[in-house]
Order: sequence, then C-alpha cells, then structure tokens
Amino acid sequence: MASGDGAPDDSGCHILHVDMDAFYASVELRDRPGLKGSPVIVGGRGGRSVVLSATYEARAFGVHSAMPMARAIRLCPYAVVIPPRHGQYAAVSREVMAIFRAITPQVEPLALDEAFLDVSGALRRLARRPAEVGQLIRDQVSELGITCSVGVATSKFVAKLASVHCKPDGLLVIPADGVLGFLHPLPVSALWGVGRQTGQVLARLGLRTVADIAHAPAGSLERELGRAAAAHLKALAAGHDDRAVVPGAQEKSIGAEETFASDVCDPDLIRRELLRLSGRTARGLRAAGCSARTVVVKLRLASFKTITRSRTLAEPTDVAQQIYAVACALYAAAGLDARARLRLVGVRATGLIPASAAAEQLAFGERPASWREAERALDRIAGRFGTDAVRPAILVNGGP
DNA sequence: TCTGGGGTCCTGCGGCTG
DNA sequence: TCTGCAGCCGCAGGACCC
Repeated sequence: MASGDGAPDDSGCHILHVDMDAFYASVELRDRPGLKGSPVIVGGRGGRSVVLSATYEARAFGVHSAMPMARAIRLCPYAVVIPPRHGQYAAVSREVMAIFRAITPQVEPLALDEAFLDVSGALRRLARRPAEVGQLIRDQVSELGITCSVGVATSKFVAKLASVHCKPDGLLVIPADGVLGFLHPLPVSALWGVGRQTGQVLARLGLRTVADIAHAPAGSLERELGRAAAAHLKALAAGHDDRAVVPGAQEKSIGAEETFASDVCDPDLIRRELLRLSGRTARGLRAAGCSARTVVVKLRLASFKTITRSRTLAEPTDVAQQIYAVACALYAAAGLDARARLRLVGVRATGLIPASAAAEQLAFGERPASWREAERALDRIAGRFGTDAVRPAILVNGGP
C-alpha cells in the first residue's frame, strides 16, 4: 500500500471510493469562511436531535455524527451549532456527482457525500493510472471549496476501507497484492455488517481482528451469526468482494418518519402525523416515478421498543389518501394500549414498481384517478411555491 | 448515554398452493 | 380425500449503514 505521494502499484485497481470529508460541516464552512478552524457541529437544537456532521476540530472533543446533540454540547460547549440546510447539501452533492460522471459514467452514489466509481474505461480514455484519476477528482472537488478522500483498490469493500483510512483529505492505493496485509490487522468492526451486536458476538468468540475472522472455523461463525452473515464476513476477511459498481440503482423503498418533540399518546395527533407522513411518502413515490405494493407503519414506543406492521395492497399505489387509509388501519390493528406513549411514527412504501407498470395493472381494476390527479396538481403547486404552500385542511392549524 | 431519518438486507415463522 | 413436502410469499423484527 502507499499514499498518493509515492508510486504505488495500482495496476488492476479500477474501483475508487470517494468520500467527502465532514460533508455537511464542510459546506457550512465554505459558505461561512469566518468559522474556519472553529469546532462546528451541524444538527438540530431540539431536545432529541443528533449530530449530523462535525468538523475535525469538534471531533477532537469526542463529538461524532449520530451522537445526541445534548451530549455533543456537553463535550464541546463552545462549538458553533448550525441547523442543517439539506437543500444546500443536495445542490453541492449534485455538483460533486457531476464531476464524477464527467470522469466515468460508472458512478454508484451511496449517499449525498460518497460514491463508488469504476474507472476502468476512463483509464484508457484519459491515459492515466488509477491513482492519477483519484488525484484528478480530488483536485476538481477542491475547486468547490470542500475536500474529499479517495480509496483506490481492486474491489468496492477495500476501496471504501482505504478512503476511511486516509481521511481527511487523503488518497490511498491498496495494491492487489497488499489487500490481506492491509485488511488483517484491522479490527472486526471495520468489516461491513459488523456493528455493536455482531461485534459483541465476535468478541465473545475471541475474534478481534479481521485476521481472526479469516482464520476462524466457518462452523462456529455460522452457529453464532447465521449462514449468510458468516459467509459474508469470511469472504470479506479473505479480501473477496466481486460486486460490480452499479450506476443508477433503483431504490427498494421510500418513506418518512418523525420523532415527536415529546412522547404522544393522543390517537388523533398520531393519525394527523400519519397523514402528513403518508403525504411525504406519496410525493416521494411520484417524484421517483414509482408505485408501491406494500405499506409499512413503524411505531416506536417511549421505551424505544419498535413495532412495525405492514399490509400488501391488491393494487400498487402512489396516492397519499390510499397510503394514509392503510396506515391508519395498521395503526389501529397494532392494538396499542390507550396509555401507550409513542416517540416516533413512520410510514414506508415498499415493493416498488415503475408507475407506468402500475398504471397498466390499474387499467384492469377500479382506478382512483380523482385522488391521483388531485395530488399531482398539488405536486405542481408545491414545485412552484414549496411543500408548505398547500396541505390537507386537518394539517393547516399547527401540526403535532 | 438516552438515542434522527433515510434506507438495505437477513432471518424466522406461518399460510397458501401444487 | 387425506397427508406430507417443498417452494413461495407476506409479515414482523432486528442489525446495520451513512
């Protein structure tokens, strides 16, 4: 392995993982240069909000993303807290993705701030080596006023670990013959699919490093983790990952959820929230050109116990009124105690099919054309005047 | 320590069907 | 007609990722 400064053997390393450094915070700093060098945290200020992103100055105090904001402020009381501007991050993300796509069409975005690139075609066209393409991307991204880290390897999994390893503002090539040397000393938590729970199981088995997993008997892993997870970890620990970069992968579900500022037990309030979330979900479906066959309602109790209930429809839909009706039925069927306090409700649509295919299916049945046309008209108004410009009457006088 | 919001994937169970 | 079985699908829950 080698840094971009040397001359690493990057032959065959056609996969790049590009990851923006502290993306949301970097965008904020770019737009407010006076804050450069200060600890900055992006996130809500509400009692239940969490850290979305933090500058490296804030991270030095132990702050990290997904940490409860109250705790982050205790750790770093002088941090500047900035409420998130998701629209701005999405706009910068589009610029970044455009840079990637100008290099290669083989771009698989993972989130707003990271993507896999397969540059095998671009190497021939640009007559450059993989590490040089990685550096070219870093140079072009830096012109947007933010930095990124690039991992260069023969597989997605190793490229991603490499980009994490060289953060911030770095480039790391893992040559084909250096994969095991790079992977094996890493802790098991570096592997995809190893979180807190799996990490505890592995620790119980005495497995702490990737090398331990590579040498562990498959049988004991299978007994503890199940066949699929065991095979997955064994393959990764051996450096095997043959997944291709898939541009424009279709999403499998679309949904919305909301945590209440304080726990709620009033069923009317919960149904109002279900209506709002059904509307957001249906708008998401229409924006993606999809209809959904299954509606899932998620209810999280004050105790943090989470209940989900789902129902598959006779015909796919992208209509909020239909989703809302099912969501209410599922909420009622969950049979919660009248005193049960909820901290979160969510609505999700799965079993997605293209809206055009759904329209063909609906042609044989009764078509809820009036609601669909009405909601499409609302989409057009929202597109011009914002999503708050028009909403159901029940939601007009203050929400839950 | 007191846990957001958007997702994906896997497992286990039960019902249905051939 | 009944039984056993396999395969599929729907459903619920959990773990994980960014």
